[in-house]
Amino acid sequence: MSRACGSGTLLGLNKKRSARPQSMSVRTRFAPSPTGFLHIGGLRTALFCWLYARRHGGQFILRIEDTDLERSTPEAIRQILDGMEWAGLDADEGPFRQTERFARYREVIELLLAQGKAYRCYCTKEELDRLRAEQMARGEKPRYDGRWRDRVDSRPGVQPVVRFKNPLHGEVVVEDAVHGRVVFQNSELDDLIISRSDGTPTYNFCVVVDDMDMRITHVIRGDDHLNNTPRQQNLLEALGCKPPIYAHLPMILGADGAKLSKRHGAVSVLQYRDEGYLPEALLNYLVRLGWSHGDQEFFTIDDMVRSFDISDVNKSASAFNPEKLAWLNQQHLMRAPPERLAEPLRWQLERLGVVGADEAKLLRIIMVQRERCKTLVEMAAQSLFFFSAPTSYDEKQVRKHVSTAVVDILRDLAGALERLGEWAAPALHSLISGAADRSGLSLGKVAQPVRLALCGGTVSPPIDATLAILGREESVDRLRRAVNEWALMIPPLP
RNA sequence: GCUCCCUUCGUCUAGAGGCCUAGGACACGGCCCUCUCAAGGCUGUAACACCGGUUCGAAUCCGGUAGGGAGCGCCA
Repeated sequence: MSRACGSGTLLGLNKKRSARPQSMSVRTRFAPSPTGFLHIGGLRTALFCWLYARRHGGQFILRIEDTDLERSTPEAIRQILDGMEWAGLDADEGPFRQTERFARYREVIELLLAQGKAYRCYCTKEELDRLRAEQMARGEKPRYDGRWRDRVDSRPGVQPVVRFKNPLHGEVVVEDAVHGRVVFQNSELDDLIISRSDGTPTYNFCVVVDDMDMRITHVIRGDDHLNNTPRQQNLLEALGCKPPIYAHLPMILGADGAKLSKRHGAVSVLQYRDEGYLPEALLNYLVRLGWSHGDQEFFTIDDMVRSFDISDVNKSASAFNPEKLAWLNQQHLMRAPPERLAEPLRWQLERLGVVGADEAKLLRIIMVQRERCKTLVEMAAQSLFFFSAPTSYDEKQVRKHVSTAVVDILRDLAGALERLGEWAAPALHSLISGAADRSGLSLGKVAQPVRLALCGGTVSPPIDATLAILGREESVDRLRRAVNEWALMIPPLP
């Protein structure tokens, strides 16, 4: 079993003067616990780990921290894996599961015990609860007082836990790549439990053993872990290992500035897929939360990999802003190769009941719709009329745009369209504007009723483009059907 | 309560002592373009938490205050 671990080149401590890719191979890891779905906070952490590894040609490792047997679920694991896959954050190693490594943890615990670096504690939970309550009452920081630290006896009938002998004096210095130097006093730390009374290892311990065994060089995680870091560093030291480089990322808050919770926008990342967001747009949005690269707002995945640097990460928490996400999604829709959008659009259309749309038609729709939609859900909904004729017409708009004169124009137009030579946007445009001119009407006065006839409403891509995609037969058909219906509705002029 | 962290427009951010009359982006308003809706262009409103100090000069450095957050589990 390898004992090697990351050598601690301190990087990123000097802003704008960060280390170039170092000779040792960068290894990062994302280590979610499967007690719930993967939400944007987790995704952002995963993204930064992934980007850092990719940027430096290193490895990105996925590890499932499922030591909490009570709360971990297979569905959550599935869900996390699906989310990562959708986002395109591919792991070079893993997913590893901590439950598969219990023998290894046991081995390290025995080692620490044998070396006198850990000890058995026979306190009961009740005893510890009492201790905590007393300390709180006295206004002290609640912590274990080390009462079994130097005892060699045992207490019959009590299954002991194993605690790590944290140094009593001195300080622990965390050299954090985003926060800089953070100093903790050992006197503030207590002897943490590394093995429960049922023999299972605990989180802080497993993390350390795993990061050591997996030779993780950069631990990039949420800054809610900053307070755990000194303990982990002490543990690592007791194991004869130099600490990795730590980078603690600021939290992401809900849109209201409050902590992300189930009630405040903490939804599965897969929900963004369902709502019609592109993963690259979500990632683009997320990468700009707590990180920036000058004034650049739009990043492709490649742009991110090229530009990402831990030393540009900032320290303060940021609020999630759905409007900006929507804007970025539209930017990505507008700039992506149309082929990129075909499958996700098809999927959204299918959810609305449109089956078997052909690829070429989808691409044409994408070209005319992408700059008028924030999401693929919107694009699909606004493109339904390309697949089925309107079943009704917006009544208010009909009253506004349709008159007997207009009905006559549309009737003529239907005939002209039938005879038109080349069925393409430029020819369609001149045909319609010609018809408008001859009637002394503006283009809009003709285009709007045509739109109403084709789509049922007054919002669509440019009328020539809409006709072009709909095709001659379908267009003429819809126009005639509308003309017939409207001719009955409108009373003839006296 | 104790320890640690954070603080520039409503939001995301630029800014590493003079380039700052504080820049960009989202959102919001106005104008332009225009067959609808958009997209796009131009433009407007809007911020250095506060108080001291260092300095010829501070958003930037130092100290304090206030506010916010995290951690203090046989959770992760």
